Amino acid sequence: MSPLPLPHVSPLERGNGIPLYLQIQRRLIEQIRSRTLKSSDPMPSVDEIAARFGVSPMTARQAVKSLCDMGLVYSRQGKGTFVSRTKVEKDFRQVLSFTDEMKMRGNAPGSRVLSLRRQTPAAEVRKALELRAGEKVFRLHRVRYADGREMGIECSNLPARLCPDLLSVFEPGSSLYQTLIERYGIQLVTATETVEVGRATAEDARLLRIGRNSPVFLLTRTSFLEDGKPAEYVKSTYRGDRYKIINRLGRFKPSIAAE
Amino acid sequence: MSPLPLPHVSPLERGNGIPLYLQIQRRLIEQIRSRTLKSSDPMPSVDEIAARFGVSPMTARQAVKSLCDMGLVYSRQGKGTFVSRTKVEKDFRQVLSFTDEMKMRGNAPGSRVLSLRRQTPAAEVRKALELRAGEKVFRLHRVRYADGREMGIECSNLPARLCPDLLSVFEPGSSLYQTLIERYGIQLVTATETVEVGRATAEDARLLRIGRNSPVFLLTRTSFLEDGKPAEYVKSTYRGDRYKIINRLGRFKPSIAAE
DNA sequence: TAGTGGTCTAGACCACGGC
DNA sequence: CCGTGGTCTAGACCACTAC
Repeated sequence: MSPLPLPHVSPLERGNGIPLYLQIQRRLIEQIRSRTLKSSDPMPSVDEIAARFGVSPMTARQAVKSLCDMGLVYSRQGKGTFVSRTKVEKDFRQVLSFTDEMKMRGNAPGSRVLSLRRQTPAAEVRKALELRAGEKVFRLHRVRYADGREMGIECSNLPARLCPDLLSVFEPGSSLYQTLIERYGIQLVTATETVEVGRATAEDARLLRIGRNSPVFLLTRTSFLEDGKPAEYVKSTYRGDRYKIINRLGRFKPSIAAE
Repeated sequence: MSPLPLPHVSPLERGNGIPLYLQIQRRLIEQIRSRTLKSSDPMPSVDEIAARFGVSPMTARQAVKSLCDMGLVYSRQGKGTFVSRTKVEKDFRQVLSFTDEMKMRGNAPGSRVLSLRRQTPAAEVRKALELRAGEKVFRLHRVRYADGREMGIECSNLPARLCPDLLSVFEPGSSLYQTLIERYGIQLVTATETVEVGRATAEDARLLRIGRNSPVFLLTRTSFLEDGKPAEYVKSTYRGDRYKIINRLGRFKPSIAAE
């Protein structure tokens, strides 16, 4: 029965298009970022949030739930919700272009286009992209740079049907993913990537300025649209001495695990 | 105004402990699995689900939302919800022990313990596990096998405080993660893993029966508990010719991406 | 205009944990 | 016991899409 100390919060903006639960979410994130709420601190309870912001409990819950899904906090029935001691680092690994990945790491991305062609796909590509017989692909072959230094070789394949005039639209040196989303509304939301190690071929060695047989990363990636259909198939070779992969694992949903 | 054809569904069980939205979720998953609902098919609308199962719209929505989070379906405002063309493959990469990972891939896991000791951690380990000065760790050094063939070398470090009597409890050859969860209730829910390539040292080569300087995977993993505190630090070396990493990327929440 | 998903309300009951 | 999170109700309004 405290005499309503209700921390004076500026009221939410209603009807401005931003859902209330997102506004609350942002405020709570801000409190965690600024360490007003520190690691292991209890979050305000759902009811308290509801009262403080003047929303229904369900709405307050939605905000807390969203933070939970992000891994910023965790809830214990009967006890409360607490701030996870999360690194400031980024969350999960997303489907990023080389361009975006380098930017995130703080390096200046670059690329040199070796070739960009519309052509009949190899069997491996046709299978991965589930193309009909006779269907064409665009094949973009590039050397990738970070801060001006050779990082790897990428060979991307895209169904021609998805981006019919890519040849005239794509500007060499720009981000492929950027072009896809801006010009065609194509968003790659999911990908499967296999990582292997190998030795540089003579051509790899020449393009990447490394010794023949140097250890390299061999990446094969298939990217998918929201409906699960494949839209990109990439084979890459990266310098083993300059490239590093950082994976974030875990946080599984027990929901489906039962079966 | 159809004359209520309401597909006769067996009613949900109320008050049996299983939440209604999970029961609905399971039924819908079953329809997708059995291909009663095929890829790209529209899901029944939220209102229809609510009516059919006799629950409130919010509850029906919760079921659909959970399928959305899993990536089994996707929603488009104004259009509807549709079944994703998901591979039958597993979902996200979890924090798995070598043992579980090999089982999932269909191989028989094995291990040979080189050493298991309680000791003072090296600086690198102490830092990763955020140990106080003088705090001890258990260090478990193993060669890992799949179907009897050498796959890699693993060196796990655990804060001694978390599993005080590990030396007497752990059975060589069994799964470390299994032991942690069964004996101590320690569940590793998150991990950060860096993947590099390197060349086998003389010792690596001897233990893994490969040539010196053969290309190998170098993995460094820190695993975390639900509250975000580190609980395991592993350095591994895997044979480049036998090991392969499969990552599943993507499905990002646009919520936080704004900032 | 009708149907869809997205958000929101103002309550309710339950399960669980700590006191 | 009370406070917590987890679930649930029976509606509502809005934004968007398709017709």
